[in-house]
Amino acid sequence: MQGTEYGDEELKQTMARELKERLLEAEKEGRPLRVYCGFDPRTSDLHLGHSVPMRKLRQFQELGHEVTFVVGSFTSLIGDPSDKDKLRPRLTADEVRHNAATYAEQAYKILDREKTRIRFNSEWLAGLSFEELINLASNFTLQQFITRDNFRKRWENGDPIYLHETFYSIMQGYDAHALQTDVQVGGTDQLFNIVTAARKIMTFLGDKPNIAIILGILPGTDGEVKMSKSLGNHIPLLSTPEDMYGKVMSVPDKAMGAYMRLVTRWTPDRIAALEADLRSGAVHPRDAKMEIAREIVSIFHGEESALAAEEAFKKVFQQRDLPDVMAEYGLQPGQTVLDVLLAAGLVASKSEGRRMIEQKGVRLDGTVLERADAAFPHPGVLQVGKRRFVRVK
RNA sequence: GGGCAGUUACCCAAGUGGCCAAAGGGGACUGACUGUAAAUCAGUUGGCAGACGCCUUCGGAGGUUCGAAUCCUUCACUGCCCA
Repeated sequence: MQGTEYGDEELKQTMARELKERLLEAEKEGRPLRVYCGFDPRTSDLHLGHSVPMRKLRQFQELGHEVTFVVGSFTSLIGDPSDKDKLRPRLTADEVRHNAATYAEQAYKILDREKTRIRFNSEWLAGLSFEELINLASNFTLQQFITRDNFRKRWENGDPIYLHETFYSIMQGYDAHALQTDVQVGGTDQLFNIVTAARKIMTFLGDKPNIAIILGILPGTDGEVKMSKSLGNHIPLLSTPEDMYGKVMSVPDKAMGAYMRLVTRWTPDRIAALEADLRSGAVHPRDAKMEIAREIVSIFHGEESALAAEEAFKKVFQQRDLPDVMAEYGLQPGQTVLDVLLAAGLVASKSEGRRMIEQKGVRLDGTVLERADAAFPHPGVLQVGKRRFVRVK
């Protein structure tokens, strides 16, 4: 149960015990466990944070269990309020379809394509009647929702909490019933949805409640808060190897533990050993992080690409050399430095370009350019800041 | 349905007629230092010109005024209290 995080020892014990019982039971019945995790198709590109529950699903697959990847096509009409202190914008059906389409392909970077069932929760949620909803809803009190941290904060801040946001938990609980699952995987932000809502609804509907596997939340590249695209601290699964490697390296040291436990394929023993070496000083934190970065890139792009990305990283950032590949721009006659910066897309506006030049952030072949209005000196590698490069020809 | 308060830049938030492109904080970006880390320090953070200046922006629309984020009308949305 590496990477699990219940925030409550008793709950953890209960879940571990139930899981054991369920395993024995399933074995007796000669069937694998039915395991599922729901994903919100809010965005079309998944990031490392999404990979955490997928990794757990993959482990179940490898142990021979049956894994269902649920696309929250219906739930995303609401948007899960769990990790949010604000109302989420509702998606249109078209957006959901489009996002879901690209979703599965990315998921297969982790999951075993042959062994994964994909389901859309609109299959069973769209047909629920108002009467059924009333029955389900009667299992919950308003207080249970309001005392949840995310709702409580909004309540205290005087921010709006919409009625339909409370449906989310109920809908997710119904997913578990519809799929007759044994195990549900999710992050700590899903604690209420899984442990309270889903189990309650399953019990109410006469099922044996599913077991919650609650995983830690992966912090973003800032090392502080949950990885999310909207916060801009995410590492997309579709990043290039170089980009992914660099982004992992930019994660603060204090988050290394979380990355090792939640993203890598490493065993607990291996992680413990590396952490011990870090503590004793036998391994430099940078080298440890490079190992993590290489491992993570390997998962998504393979060993070879990961090694290449590492070489590129060393070259550009440790030796302050230039990357091998960069965008190109064809110099036009009569262009000033500023013109080229803008036309090559290195800056968003002329004002920004001037600012960059004033701040000595613009270099041509390593020489700082001081004059925005001067004619562009000569073809070469134009650099803005540390990581924006264009080869001007 | 009634009363009151509110809606400001990426986010939070100050500003109640000119000195407001709009304080402060966060974030982001640049530079120094580094391990492209963190922390720290210095700076930048609407656009066009870059010297003066001009233009767009303070929920939407309209109005008062030489002049509006600030006053008035109206519409939309939110919170609180009452029903």
